[in-house]
Amino acid sequence: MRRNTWQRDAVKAALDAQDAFVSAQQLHAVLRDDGTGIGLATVYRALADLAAGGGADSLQSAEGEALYRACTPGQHHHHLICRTCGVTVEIEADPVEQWARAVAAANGFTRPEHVVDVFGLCPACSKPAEL
Amino acid sequence: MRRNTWQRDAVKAALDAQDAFVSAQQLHAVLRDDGTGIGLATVYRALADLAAGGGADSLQSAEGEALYRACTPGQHHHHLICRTCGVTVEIEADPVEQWARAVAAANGFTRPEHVVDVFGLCPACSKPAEL
DNA sequence: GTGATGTTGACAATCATTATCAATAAGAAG
DNA sequence: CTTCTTATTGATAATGATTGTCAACATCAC
Repeated sequence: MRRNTWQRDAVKAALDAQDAFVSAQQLHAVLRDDGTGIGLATVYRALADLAAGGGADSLQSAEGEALYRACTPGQHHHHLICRTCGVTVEIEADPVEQWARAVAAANGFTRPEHVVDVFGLCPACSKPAEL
Repeated sequence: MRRNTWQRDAVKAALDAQDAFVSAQQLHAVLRDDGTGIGLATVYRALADLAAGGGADSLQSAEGEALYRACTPGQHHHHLICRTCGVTVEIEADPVEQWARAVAAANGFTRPEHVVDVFGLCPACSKPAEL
């Protein structure tokens, strides 16, 4: 039986408050700063549960760290992510879905899934580069 | 000045002999089995150099392990990867390149890059699932 | 051949993540 | 409300991939 704890709610709330992909460690630091005495292991567990339940998306940073972000559940989507500040926009990719299925089928692959993420510099982070 | 060593050549050759993404640890084990006394750190360094120089592609497995595969240099491409055996096919994705640029631009993002990989079951690995 | 220095490899160090396990608290039952 | 069962927590140890360290070594220009 799954029990509801304030820890799980706190992790969910902290994740919802972010508009960027964040690591478990970062989220733990935020929660600690908020005065909660939540444990690091608990944050990891809550994030894993959220990701498994579809309440969060996860990806691996270039450094191999796992990053999480709250996502709109039940809807397949991808992400446009700022390389500098991490701010993330959910994007639709219908053409890519079809392309992925077609390419898989053309090579005899079944049960296709795909990882599609676009990285760039968001409008705010693009400006300094112009100076 | 970059020096040529048999270790670097051995890593390159061992990677070329694979048709799937492999981890540094796996490649090190293969090289050891071949009788070479190559060190693990050296395999990591050689793979990092190859990836940086465009001679290999890398991706993170679901378990967070870094995987490498020899790739055709100088040509932008993506991968169709078997979830079960890891066998990998290089694929072209021109429609996706254009879509990625368009989506980035539509959201004000500059300098877009993208991660596009398709996972599935290769023809050989698909058969057992039919039983 | 010789010397300067890039490279190697054994091992220690790092760091994110997971396992352990006694203490705690959620929720069902009375 | 009280009690009991057991899911959950959290401090800490353990894990495991990857990177840093540094003396010994090998490559290549000369």
